[in-house]
Amino acid sequence: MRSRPRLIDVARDAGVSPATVSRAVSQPELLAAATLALVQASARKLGYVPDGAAQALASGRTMTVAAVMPTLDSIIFAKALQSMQVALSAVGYQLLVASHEYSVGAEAEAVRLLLARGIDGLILVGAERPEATNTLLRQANVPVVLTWCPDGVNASVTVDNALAGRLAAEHLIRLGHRRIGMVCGHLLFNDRQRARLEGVRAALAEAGLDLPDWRISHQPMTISGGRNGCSALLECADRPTALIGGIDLFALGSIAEAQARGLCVPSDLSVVGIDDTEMASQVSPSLTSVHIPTAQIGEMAALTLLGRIRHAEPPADRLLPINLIVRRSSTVPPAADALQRSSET
Amino acid sequence: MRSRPRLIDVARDAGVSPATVSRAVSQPELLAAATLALVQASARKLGYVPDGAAQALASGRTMTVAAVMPTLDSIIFAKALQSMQVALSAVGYQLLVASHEYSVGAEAEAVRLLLARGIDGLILVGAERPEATNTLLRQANVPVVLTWCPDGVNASVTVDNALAGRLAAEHLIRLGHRRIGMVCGHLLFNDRQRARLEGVRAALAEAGLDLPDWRISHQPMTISGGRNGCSALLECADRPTALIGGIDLFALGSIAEAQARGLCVPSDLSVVGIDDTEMASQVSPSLTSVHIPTAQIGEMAALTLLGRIRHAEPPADRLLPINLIVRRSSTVPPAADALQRSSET
DNA sequence: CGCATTTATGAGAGCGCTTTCATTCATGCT
DNA sequence: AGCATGAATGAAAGCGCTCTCATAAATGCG
Repeated sequence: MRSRPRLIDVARDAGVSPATVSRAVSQPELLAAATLALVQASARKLGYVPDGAAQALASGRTMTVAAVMPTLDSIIFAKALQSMQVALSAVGYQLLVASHEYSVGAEAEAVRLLLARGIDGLILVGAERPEATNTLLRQANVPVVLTWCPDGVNASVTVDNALAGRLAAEHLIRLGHRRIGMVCGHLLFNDRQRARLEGVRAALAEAGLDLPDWRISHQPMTISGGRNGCSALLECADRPTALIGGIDLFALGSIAEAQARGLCVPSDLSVVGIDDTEMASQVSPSLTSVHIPTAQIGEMAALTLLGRIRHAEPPADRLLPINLIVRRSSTVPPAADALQRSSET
Repeated sequence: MRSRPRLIDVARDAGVSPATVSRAVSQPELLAAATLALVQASARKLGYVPDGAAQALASGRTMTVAAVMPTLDSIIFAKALQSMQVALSAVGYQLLVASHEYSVGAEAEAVRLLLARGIDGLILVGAERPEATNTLLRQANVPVVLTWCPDGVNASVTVDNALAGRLAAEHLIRLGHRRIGMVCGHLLFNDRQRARLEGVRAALAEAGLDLPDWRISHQPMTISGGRNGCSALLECADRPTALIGGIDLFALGSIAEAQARGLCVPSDLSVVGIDDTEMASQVSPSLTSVHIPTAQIGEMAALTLLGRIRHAEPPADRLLPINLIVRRSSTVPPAADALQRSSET
């Protein structure tokens, strides 16, 4: 029993040169129809499968791109990954994944390994990274597409995270809330959360409100994080009448925590999320949230990257629209608070 | 400005042979300490990064494994993927991902592409696939690890899905429920759901109960699927007093739907899930669910695969334990039903 | 009908690394 | 001291494919 047949075996069988077989595989349009059919018949007969490593070495193309995400098991990134994968596999590209758990060093290391292994393009999340990593990327001369945040150098597919925060805050302000808290992810190596927080802060400032540190709770990005954050914010004096979750998970956790404490959402506490994941519309009360087109980010990132790889398109930034989806978790502040507020003024 | 330095450049710079540089990279223990240091210095100086494609071609090892999942954006598979990735990257392996959206053909195609691209090992979900795919796998002679369901041929890291269904059902039976419905994913190319359903059916049968088709609602695997399934089951005459979700998402959707209809969970309707995802413990009421060690499946699958790749370990099956986590969403059936039930008897 | 094109195929030199085999010393043993 | 061993390195033959260049055949045109 022989090992896997190689290109030359097919060539021999079909009575053509290796070059012809190679063309049959990668540029069939160059061959006469008859020759092509002949080669394909031999290939099928022998069960020929081209060797990817050899193709990669000889052609310089690996037909593989990589995505380095903070984590793979977040609904958001998983969804983006899924749409990337679909877009890529549709044109024969493979997707390599890595995660860094919000560690700058881990990201740099992942990028290094990926570049060594050989990739045709790279998708990263966020714009914040040490200059060393950027240098590495530049030297490797590999097309890069950034997602969620632009950096002005690489191509990017983003949303305006500050606007997301702003939309959430403005909605609450418009409803009459004046004490608004925020449950927010750690800001280290997370420019998305930082931008959202700044958007909230800016909107509040414009309304003459402020967002003191003690009304911001930084939490790990899980539902429990949301619960704990809500818990912390509700326990301080002068408790907020509304909460913004830096991600839906926080908002969902906050609703759960508020309910567990016997508070009614939204009448006792309004909650607004950012992301608009599937859960948002399904929980009770349904969650008001800023819709972020996550899947579209993934797909567009993949397509943009393919454009850069295959047609050498120059870097370009695409900003996807976002919008507030008002549901049941937000309403006017409690009457007691309205009174208290007016007496304060 | 030169292009990336190659191995031979380092050899020249260090005044050694290419073979020595190669050893410095892949088998440093073979070199004299002094030589190694010399080579490493040159490599660092020149910024040498080995070419993965060339390494792969020359050595036959790609340092890459692939995972083909039904979808990447399910919490379950995303979590498994995450733990695989961590386990793999710890030993320098890269993870390639593909998804097939529960299409047999798509899986076969993904496997074909992956094998062509060159991988050292493969992780698949479930045991059900056409013989053609298995043949392909056998010919490629690549180590395979199955997850969630064993097939008796390949190595596997699994849980007893039938037992999961059984645990859920027995819990409800023990509480006194006699009309138990199930929201279940499509069974086509999904042996996990099939096994869970069979487990439920078997447990009911042993209790002298049956599970007529009209008490099973097959739904797409989303929360809305859960809502719709619940909706369908509640609308038939002789409505069930308890529902089992083939995945937590269904159970979660069922709770939402029941609540939206003004039913109280668990007093009007008990709901049990399978998977025990993070949401289960956080929703209100918290969800009784059969815990499946998803992350562990991923990690063990990766480790098992590595064992097969690096130490040529023979296929082995590992069955991970599961257990029912009782929370607030399940209780005894409504009193009215108990009466009605006894009058029926 | 002859020449300039175009189209289809072949020849062959790599792509950058690994790895066997051979070679050279240094070492241990009797 | 003399020989068998083992350790450290080098030489060189690929790994399986791609792609440029050259050639041969087919086509178009005046």
